[in-house]
This record gives sequence, structure tokens and C-alpha cells, in this order.
Amino acid sequence: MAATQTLPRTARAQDVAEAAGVSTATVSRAFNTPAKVAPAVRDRVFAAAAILGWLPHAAGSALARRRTSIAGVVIPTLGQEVFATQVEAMQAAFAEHDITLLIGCSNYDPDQAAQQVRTMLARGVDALAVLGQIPQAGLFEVVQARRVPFVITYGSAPGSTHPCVGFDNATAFSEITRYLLALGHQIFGMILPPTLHNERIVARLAGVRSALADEGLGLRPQHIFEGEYGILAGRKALRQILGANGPRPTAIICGNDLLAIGALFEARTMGLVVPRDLSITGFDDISMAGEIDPALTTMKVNNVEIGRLAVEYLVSQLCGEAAPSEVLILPALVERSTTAPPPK
Amino acid sequence: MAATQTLPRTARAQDVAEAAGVSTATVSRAFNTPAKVAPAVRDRVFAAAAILGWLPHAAGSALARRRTSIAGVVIPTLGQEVFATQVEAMQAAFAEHDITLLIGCSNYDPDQAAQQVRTMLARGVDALAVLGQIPQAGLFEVVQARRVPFVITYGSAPGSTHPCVGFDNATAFSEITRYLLALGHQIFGMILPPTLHNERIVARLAGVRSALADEGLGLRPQHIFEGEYGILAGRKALRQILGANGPRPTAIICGNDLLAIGALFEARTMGLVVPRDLSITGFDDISMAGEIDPALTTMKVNNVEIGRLAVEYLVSQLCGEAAPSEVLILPALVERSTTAPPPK
DNA sequence: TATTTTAATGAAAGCGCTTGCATCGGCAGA
DNA sequence: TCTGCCGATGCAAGCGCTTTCATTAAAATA
Repeated sequence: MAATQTLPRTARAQDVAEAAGVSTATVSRAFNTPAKVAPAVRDRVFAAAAILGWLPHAAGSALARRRTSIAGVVIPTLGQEVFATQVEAMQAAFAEHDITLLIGCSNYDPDQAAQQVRTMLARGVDALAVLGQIPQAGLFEVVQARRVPFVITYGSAPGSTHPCVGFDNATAFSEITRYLLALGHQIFGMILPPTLHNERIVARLAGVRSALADEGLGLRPQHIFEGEYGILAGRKALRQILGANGPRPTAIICGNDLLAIGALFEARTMGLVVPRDLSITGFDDISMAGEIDPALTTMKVNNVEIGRLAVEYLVSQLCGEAAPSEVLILPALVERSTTAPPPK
Repeated sequence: MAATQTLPRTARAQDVAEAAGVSTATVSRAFNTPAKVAPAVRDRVFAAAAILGWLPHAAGSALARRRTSIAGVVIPTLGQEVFATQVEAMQAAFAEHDITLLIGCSNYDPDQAAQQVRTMLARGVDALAVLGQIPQAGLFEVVQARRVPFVITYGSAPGSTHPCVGFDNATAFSEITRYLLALGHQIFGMILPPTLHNERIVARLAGVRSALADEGLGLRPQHIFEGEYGILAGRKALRQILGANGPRPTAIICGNDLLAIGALFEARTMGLVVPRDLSITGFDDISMAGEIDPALTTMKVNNVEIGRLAVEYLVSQLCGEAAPSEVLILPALVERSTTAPPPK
């Protein structure tokens, strides 16, 4: 029979301290505030730690420090380039502050989002970013009660009570509408992702309507298509809109680039030449937008910037600094080759 | 002057215990093993917790339990659909086990990847998945020393010493090559992402070569293009390959779908009709692949499955169960409309 | 040389939670 | 009515680290 064998626990600060002939206090200092430790001692500690393969155990230090150095972000899905980009930017920005990022996906479901937020709070995140909007009434209060710095990204309802970094969806879509109006378009179609639980999309529609109204124009119901995401949805939408009774739109405003690309593909399938016969605009400026042919006219949303600014805000909160609770970035029109004046 | 004000700390188990008139032990049990607590008491505890807005503090419980319920995943970037999909699948699968996911991006840099792994270990992750390959010699030993369940995903060098779930890149590319050979192609071009630090890509090239060699064929150097990722790279590559001296390839095998889409676009620009004049294949089957026109023939890699299986493996390790240390999935040929017999 | 200042270190008290062990009633069986 | 047993609970000892405070040694000053 094998003798009772104490399996070699993973090393603790205590072990390193003994190996280096110092106290745990010194071990801790050697790693966290090396300047406070004599070089010779420091080297001994590092050497001992290396031999034992010791890394400070986060739970212990989180407990003692009252912070975990972990931040959380909740997004609808990683499957959309826009969101993935933003998360990646956050991860990089947080890394500079030695903060690691916990992610949660909500699949566009407010309940799942709320659950994710709660889970993250329980994990003790030091800061929290939620993409889009606060998922449930009352949840914000829970976050506040825990004193966890918090920010909404991407969307921004002007005058929202929550700190946010993003852009004004309505304004952006008004801008793109005015651009098309300036080209001479009068009849518009609009293709949208699902508006359910998604205030951003609702705002986009409102933005288009408002710019049109300024010119005494409007959007006919049969020229509005609300459906799923993606290229296929864009194709289907275009077919349906152009097949509707009455005068045909000469410009199609799409709620995002993927829908626009779908519309573009379908236009070609239908024998239309873009932009001669039909103008199409996207939104987001995903990487494909500039690479397809004809290249898509769209609005660039700098998601890297959003991610970076959101982290900047959260970190400044963490440091107890004051910071503006609403920071807006401006989407920029990227005029490429899918827009032109309407056919005569 | 305001009196010295003790700011209301966030509640602890102690506070809940007092409010409910029980001990902290009971509070803990009420949340973790409700069956062990009398219903009436349990309700009192829950009520008190709700009023105080208490959630168990993860650091404390991690310390006591010796586990954090956090897993880590390190990937090159979230910007590629393939990786993002896998991460999302992992997040969902881990969530079923109440494990939250920490992510780190390496930007294809082995040093950054190694750093991310170390950071995650320091954060006390219970399990770790690394996409692609182990970034540095020696790192695996550190992970092992910490007894953290570990898995490599996506890539799989057959006979690798590390547990992995993925597929055999060489075999997959041999398969697609044989498919094209069967269609009658004899001269092949290949477009690849950068091979530097990326054994998977090297394996893909090897797979193509080996299938060709079986038929006594080979790949001419001027028909191999290694460049960046993306559609633009695909365009440039096709132009270069078709512009080379000597006989033209009739089939282009691309290392991923984006390159293939680029090649496809460029072929159209050059006035070639795909697949009549040229066959093009992709790899991964990203969502676009089936939605462009002509739809791309490619190989589908089920990344959701990979993510799920990886989590399954890690969780079983966590539970001390035995599990096969190498699980392979089979990429499947998806025959669509960019391949046909070569022109006469 | 005597005294003050400064730097380096150790001792020890937590941080908030879990859990083995002891305790205490109450209930079933004798 | 008494003994045993069992379910429900509390006590208290950690989990591994940080950090204040005290202590000591060394350096700077008088």
C-alpha cells in the first residue's frame, strides 16, 4: 500500500516566504510594490517564487484588497463584428490597467442580460459595461448599491439617466437621410433589424422619419421592412420593398451593413445597377463594407473608440475621479460607390 | 459640518445573518445547499438578503471553496467570426455550469498569448482553453503545476501531447484537394493567411501538397500566395497568381472563406465567370459563405461544437472524471456554386 | 560620538465566505 | 417515560493575501 501521501498543494505566499527566508509581507511587497523592497531580497523572493511556480492567488488578494481587477461586459452576441470589435478594444484597454475582462452574451434577451449582470456582480467585478441599454428596471439600482462603476455603450438615448458612451442613433440616421435627400432622392425605403427590445433600432427609424419630415416627405409603410439580421434578410427585404405597389423607392437606407450588402446582392440579382438605378446605404462600416464591389456607402462607427472611451470612463470612476457621464462620438459618413443621384 | 459618516458598506453575509436572526453558516447554506435549511428559515434569509441587496461575495467564497467558478479562454482575436463563434459557444456552455468566462486576445502574438495565460492563472481560473496552440515552451508545465484543466481548441496536431479538441487541418485540406482533383483539376493555386506562428496554416498547405502528391502533382511556388487576412488580400492574391508565368491554375484553394470571397470578387472584376472559368474553395463556412453569389464551396467547421466539446472536456476534468484527451470533429465539405470541372 | 531621520522588514489582524464538528431539540421506538 | 437518532443550526477555524503598525538597522545630521 502506498503510504498516506500529502499531495503537494500548490504553493502559497507562505511557502515562498520560507524559501526566501522572509515574511509573507515582504513577498507581497516584492510583487506589488517592488520599490519598497531591497533589491537583494527582491531577487531572492522572485527566485523562490519562480522555483515554486508561485503566482499570487487572486481570491486571497481580491479579498484583502477589496477589488478583483476583473471587469465585466455584457453584449447581445459576439457574432456581430461591431460588438466583437468593441469587446476586443475593451479587453485591450482594460489590460493596460491590469484588469481582465469577463464577458457575457445576452442573445438580445433582456432577461438573459439581467442574469449576466447579476452573475458578474456576484463574481465581484470592479466595473461593468453593458452594450445597448440597461436590461431591466431596478437592475441599475442593484449595481449602484454595490458601488460598481457602470456604463452603457453603443446606444445613447439623449438625456438618459445612465452614464453612457456611444452616439445618437437618431441623429446619425437623420444625417444619412439628409445626404440622400441632397443627392435628390425623394422616395425612400428602409430595411431594419428587429426593433423588439432594441431602442437603438427604433431611434434609427425615427431619425430617418424626422429628416424626411423636414422636407415634407415621409416613409410609406410598404417601404419599411423589419426582419432578421443578415444578408439573406437584406435580399428578401429589397425584393419585397421593390415589389410593393406604387412608386418605387430610389434609395434604400439599411439599419446595418449586412442588410445593405444583402440588398446590394439582391439588386444585382434583379438586374439593377447600383448606384445608377438604386442607391443603398449601410451603417457601421464593418470591414466588408469597403471591400465589396461596389463599395458600400455607409456611416462609420468607431467601435474601438467606444470601447476605449468606455474603459477610460470606468477606470476614472474606479480611481474616484470625476468624469463626464455621457460621452458621445460622431459616426462619420463614408461616401463610397453605392449612392448617386436618382435615375431620371 | 457633516458629522463623520460611516458610509454604508455593502452588505456581508454577517449582516444578512443578523437581519434574519441566524448564523452566517446558515446564510451560506441557504444559498448553496438550500435543502439543508428549514424552509421557514430559508425564506427569512432570502428576504433579508433581498432587502440588503446582498449577493455572496465571490472572492470570499472562492477562497473558502478553493475555486473561482471562472474559466479563461485565450484566442487570437474576436474579429474573426470563427473565433468569436467558438467563444460564444463556450460562454454559453460554461454558463450552464455557473462558470463565467474570462477572455484574452493575443493578436496572434505568442508572447501576448503567454502573458494572457499567466494573467488568467493569476486570476485563479478553474479551467483554461487556448485556441490554436500552446504559445510558449514551458508554459504548459506552469499550467499543469497549478492543476488547472487545460485544453487546446481548433487546431490539432495529431499526436500532440496536449489535450485538444479540434480537427486535423492537413486531413481537411487533403479532402478538399481530392474533391477538386475528382472534378478533374490538375493545376492548383493556393491562397494562405500568414504562416508565421501558425501551425494550423502550415498544416493546411501540407495537406494540399500531400493530396496532390498522391496523384503525382505538385504546387508551383508562383501559385502559392501567403499574405494577410481578408478580402483585399484574396483579391490581390488571385490577381498575382493568375498573372504568373506558365500554365494558369484552374482551381484556387483558399485558407479561409474571406480570402476565397476576395478571390471570387476579383475573378469577377477580371471578367472570369466562377465556376465556369475558375473553381474557388474556402474554409470555415462563415455565415457569408452561403449568402454571397455564387455561394461559396467550402468546408464547414462546426465551431459551436468545438466550443461545446472543449467545455465538456474541461468540466469533466474539473469533476475529476476521466475524459479522452483528444477529441476530433470532422469538417464537412459544403458543395455550393464556386466549383465545377475545369474549362476544356 | 550622540542623535535624528529614513528605509527595510516582520507580526498580526483582518478581508467575506465555507464547512467540519459539536450541540440541541424533538420524535420514534421500547 | 426514557433512550437513541436525526435533522437543523451555530461555532470557529481556516482559505491566501494585503497592509497597518511597530521594530530594527542603517544612514544622515549635529
